[in-house]
Amino acid sequence: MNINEVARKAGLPAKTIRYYEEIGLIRPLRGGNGYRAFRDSDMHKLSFIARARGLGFSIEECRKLLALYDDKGRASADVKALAEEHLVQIAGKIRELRAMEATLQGLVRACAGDHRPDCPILTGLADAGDACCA
Amino acid sequence: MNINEVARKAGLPAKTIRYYEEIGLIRPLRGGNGYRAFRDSDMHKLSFIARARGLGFSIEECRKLLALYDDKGRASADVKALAEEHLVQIAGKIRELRAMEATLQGLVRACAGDHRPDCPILTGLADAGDACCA
DNA sequence: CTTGACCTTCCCGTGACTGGAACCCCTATC
DNA sequence: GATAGGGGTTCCAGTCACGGGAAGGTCAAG
Repeated sequence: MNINEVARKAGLPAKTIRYYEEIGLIRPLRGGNGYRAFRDSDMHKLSFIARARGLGFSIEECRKLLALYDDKGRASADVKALAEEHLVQIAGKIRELRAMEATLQGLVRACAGDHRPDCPILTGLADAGDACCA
Repeated sequence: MNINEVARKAGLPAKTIRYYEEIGLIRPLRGGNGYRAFRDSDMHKLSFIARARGLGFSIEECRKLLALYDDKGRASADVKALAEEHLVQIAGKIRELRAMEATLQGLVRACAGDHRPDCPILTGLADAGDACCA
């Protein structure tokens, strides 16, 4: 398979696939013309990576997951530990975003939103009011 | 005021303040020795930026907010529109993260997490199972 | 033989900084 | 006067995960 076919099937841009090869996530073969020749196993790895990225795993986490995927003697506990650590990260980001959202909603509610210049949003940002930062 | 004093008061690293000057967010004066000389107004702007960044506004959004802050004839509606647009972005990110979290929690729950190699997390990532991506 | 689609590498740009090197300035002490 | 230290300055490179685009090789069809 050539790169664009793989890209379509995996749902990734060709550029991204070249990048993944460059950083050693995948190692496709090469044809005599210099074109990358993707095997089914490369395809599967790319789909795997695409889904892991879709769940928010970083490239380095994907690398670890791929290593476990390839290691037939792995312990599922190791995979679960990685996933649970990532869940903690996700939960932390959600908490941060919800705090931002709450603060900003408070400011927006207080703002008339008309033609006048008085704006509680700006004064809230300027004065370090009690309604501030996460 | 010199840069480190301002940095301490605004709760920003000195490096960040130099960066903000470089991109034109602030324009502190210069003393005869080449040192930056921050006025109170620079201080206020930096605190303003720090809080806006803490609420997740991008640098370019901060630039717009600062312009409105400086414009005594602004309409609060303009500020409110910016804030509401940002709230939409935040809500979108929260939704994405919650979807990731839900999917990953489902996989983690299904995983025994013992010494055996069988792992629903890995097969879930590999097989594009029905329990997948946001 | 040419056209056009595909492939290749290479290099620069993104956002918002962070780290480090190399160097100037100011004060205090010996 | 020399020196030590704790400021400050600039510039360069790196981060993360790619994306854009140029310059050029390859392939199948007409």
